[in-house]
Amino acid sequence: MKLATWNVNSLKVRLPHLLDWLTTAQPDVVCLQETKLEDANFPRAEIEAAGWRVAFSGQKTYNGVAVLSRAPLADLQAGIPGFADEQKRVLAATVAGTRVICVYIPNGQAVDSDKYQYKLRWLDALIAWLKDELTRHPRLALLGDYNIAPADADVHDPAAWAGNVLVSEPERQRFRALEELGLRDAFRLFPQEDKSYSWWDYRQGAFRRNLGLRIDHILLSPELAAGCSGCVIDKAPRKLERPSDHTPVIATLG
DNA sequence: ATGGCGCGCGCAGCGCGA
Repeated sequence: MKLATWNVNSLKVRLPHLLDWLTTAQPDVVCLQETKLEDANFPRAEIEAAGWRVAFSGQKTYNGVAVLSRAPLADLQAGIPGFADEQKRVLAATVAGTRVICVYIPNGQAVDSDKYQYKLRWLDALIAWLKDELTRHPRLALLGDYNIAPADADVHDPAAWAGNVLVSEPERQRFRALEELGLRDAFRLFPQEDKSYSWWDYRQGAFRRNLGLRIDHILLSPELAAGCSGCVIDKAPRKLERPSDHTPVIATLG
């Protein structure tokens, strides 16, 4: 089974890329972030016509998450239970006995901003929920745009980024707290090329120059990590006309 | 040189992302 995550930066604009990529990459479950669509406008018919089950939780202009699956989706949960949040950033579903949690973690904007404090509170709520969720679901995967580069190896210029949002120590401490729940960074279970990233700024030819960050992740519970046979970043969609600034990440189970 | 690109909204130019 192939699990994937992709921040599409507007599903309306990226739907043709998504449909092509589903055909070529052949994932079984896909978590999408930044759909930027109200549920009434979600392109359900087009995606179902391609043979997918789909669940979504969206809003106008910002945020928005969705889960696509070849197999039926059960036990849908939008948002973090008990954490009041108008922003549509979480959607969980059970697929073939695996709990799949799609997250669009807040960006934080700047470390001295209210949005950064929101990001840290949000992460604390996520960690508390997952600690509980893991007791019910030993087969659990947390996929999404984390907006955290967990280590300097995930940053093209660590000195320039030092202390900035996405790399700051409090954010990395939360990432480690997720790992301390037993979750494993699927990408780092395997040898990888140096300077592997999942996001590049649209400006200044950043993709061509590989000035990127690795901020999109797949974390796996111990049981899933034990059966994981590979994890790759798929740069192909980033090379197309009008790409998302993020690339898909794919983990293979079994 | 604090913008540079791309998106949504909506019809000009701003907020936001990372």
